[in-house]
Amino acid sequence: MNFSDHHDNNEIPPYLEKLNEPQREAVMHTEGPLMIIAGAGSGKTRVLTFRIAHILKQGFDPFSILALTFTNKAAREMRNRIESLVGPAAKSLWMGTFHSVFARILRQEAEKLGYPSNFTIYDSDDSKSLLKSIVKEMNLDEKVYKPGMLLGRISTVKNNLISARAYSEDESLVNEDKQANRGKFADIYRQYAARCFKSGAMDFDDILINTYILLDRFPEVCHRWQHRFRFVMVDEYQDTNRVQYLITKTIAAVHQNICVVGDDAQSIYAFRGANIQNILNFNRDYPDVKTIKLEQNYRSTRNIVNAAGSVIKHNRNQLQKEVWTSNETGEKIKVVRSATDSDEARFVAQNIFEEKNREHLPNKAFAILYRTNSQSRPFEEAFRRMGIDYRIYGGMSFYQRKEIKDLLAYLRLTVNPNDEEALKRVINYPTRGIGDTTINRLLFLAGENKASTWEIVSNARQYPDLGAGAGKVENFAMMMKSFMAMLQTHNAYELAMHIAKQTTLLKVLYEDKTVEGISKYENLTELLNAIQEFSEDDESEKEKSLSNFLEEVALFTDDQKDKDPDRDCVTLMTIHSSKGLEFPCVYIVGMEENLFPGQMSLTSRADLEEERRLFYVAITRAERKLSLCYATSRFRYGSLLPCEPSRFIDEISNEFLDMNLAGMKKENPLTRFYSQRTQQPNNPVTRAESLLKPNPLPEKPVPPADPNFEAGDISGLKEGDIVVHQRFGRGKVTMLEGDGDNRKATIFFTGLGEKKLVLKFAKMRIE
DNA sequence: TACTAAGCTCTTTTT
DNA sequence: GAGCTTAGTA
Repeated sequence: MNFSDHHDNNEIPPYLEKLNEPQREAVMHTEGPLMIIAGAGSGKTRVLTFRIAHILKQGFDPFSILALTFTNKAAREMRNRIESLVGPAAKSLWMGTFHSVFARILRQEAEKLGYPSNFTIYDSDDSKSLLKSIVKEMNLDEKVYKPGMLLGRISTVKNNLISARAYSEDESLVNEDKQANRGKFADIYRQYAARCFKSGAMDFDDILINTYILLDRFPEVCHRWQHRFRFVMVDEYQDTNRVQYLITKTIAAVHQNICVVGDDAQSIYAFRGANIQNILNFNRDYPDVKTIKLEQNYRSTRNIVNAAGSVIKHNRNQLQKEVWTSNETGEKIKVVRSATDSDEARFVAQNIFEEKNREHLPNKAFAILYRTNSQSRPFEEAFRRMGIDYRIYGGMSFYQRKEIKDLLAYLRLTVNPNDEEALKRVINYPTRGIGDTTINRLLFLAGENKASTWEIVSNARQYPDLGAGAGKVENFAMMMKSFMAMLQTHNAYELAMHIAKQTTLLKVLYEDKTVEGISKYENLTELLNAIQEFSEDDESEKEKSLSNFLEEVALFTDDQKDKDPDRDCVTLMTIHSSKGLEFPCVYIVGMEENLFPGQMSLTSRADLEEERRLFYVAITRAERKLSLCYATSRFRYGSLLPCEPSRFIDEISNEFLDMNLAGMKKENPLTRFYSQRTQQPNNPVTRAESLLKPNPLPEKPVPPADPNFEAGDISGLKEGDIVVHQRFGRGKVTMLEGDGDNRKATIFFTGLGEKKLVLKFAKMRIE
């Protein structure tokens, strides 16, 4: 090892002069455990990248540094920034998401655990589909054992390192399941684990737990990795779960050079097992830990920083810290009310258009953040109409599309014939006369003979039970075998192209001239191009096998295979995926009770606190301008539902908001805005609405609320009633269905131009 | 076995 | 509203 560059600790190297005191301290503290509590916008990524560069400058080998992140986006960004600091050495760093780094390790060691080295990675769709067939095979009630719920629970259990066997032997867990009316869960879990293993497949959680098992059971392997990684760094440490915590602890056990960076106030992944205690209790594992707090925010105006602080202080469970900024005070936060979700979208598009012109800003200065992916739709429409370029992150990713998954399934099956989910997907697609009956027989035979389904398929002739189906199955098997033979002789692209043609996948879509068909054909071509790029990429040091491509795809849900990363467009994304990003102007939309905070999150205080941290994350994305938008009614469940403003708006201290609300907090928020509008014609709420021309909803005097008719209650309605709705005016009830929570009223509103609406809740009175 | 129409359920966030 | 499952028909 080369220490020639090594300098005295008291001397500050010139390249670190740009950092502030605590940042520099964090960068230079490279020996021994270190915890960096980094408030939002405090230059966390900067510290991490400089720290890695600093270690490299001291002469350490890039291979000795392990840097773990949660998202591909974060990993990519960090790699780019390090590359600009230290050059090509950045390529050799072990840096990536937990899943991608550990999958890479597992590829080398999988056989020790009984997996093939070309193991498949099951994404959650594969996992759910497998669970579904297990439930079916076990003849259980599919309403009780829903795949999503099962996978969620399996994931939680796995992340706490409880194996299927340990689970069924744990009486308290099994009893708990009985109480909760899912007594068969242990059996399903067992079956699920066995089937994954038999298919040579790991799900997302297996990648983590198998890494842990590998390190735990094979001391010589553990020893090797422990010594290899002299420096371990974990970004977003507040989001680690138990296995991730154990793995990093194990790997860092020899050198003890572990550096974790996080912000408990930004922990937003508890729903998938993140354990905030990992960061809260870090000093228990490392009593001699050095703790550094980065509290100065460089990103946002003082108003935004303080508003965020006023929100997060409602949470009880957190580390003490005081985020501050020396930036200018800046504008107050706007609160914008719209009539419907589409009005909200039109307002935002219009507002962006105006701000752009007034302040000469590019499109990419703007971001729209929402709670759920489904909220993006009205914005797409509004931006298209305004001619503003936009880009939606997340949602249905390219690799989740049906046509893409179909071809990928063929590729997966070629690489790993035991991959049962892939087999089930393609055995009769395109249709080749192998129907449900035959498939079920195949699966049954596989279970009976303790063989993989592929073994049955490839020897179909030997099973008379298959009857007439045998010939068709045999043809399919022969085709697959011909693909497998090509693995040795052809590169990934040639093979994929051959498969796409041979299976007629490409041809079927080419002949489909519907809009969807054309787009599917284009998608498939794009996938083929991506494979071609992958197999011809000289830059990458990675092995260019098909198997590697499939792994990349499985772990790269992040999408954005950006053809043009510099495109100037407005960003639309969920708050979750906005973590780590920043924008001059941010619109947080859908600020409504039951949407944000969502109804699912309101069962416990912990959930509400996580939701509040999410709001904190959203606010702190904004550099200069922040608007909080909500609608008074919104399309959901296929009908228009009235909405109330989110409690989170009320949790921001008034002094940071651009509206005169002094002394009005206790009022019903709806009444508040109606009365405000008449009194103050220039308040931001009214301004927002005046921009929306034409406003589809007629301005009408608001009838006084009937004290006998509670908001959200339509129980008193009868068919034929004439009602006056707070927003939609007069209407006639034409149909009533269901009881209790399922009660629905269909009402014709004359005020909406004879429009029919199905309402589940309504604020209105009977005339 | 394959296709179509009607019915049902689900709506959080990501590797 | 969308996506998926079931029932019914060719």
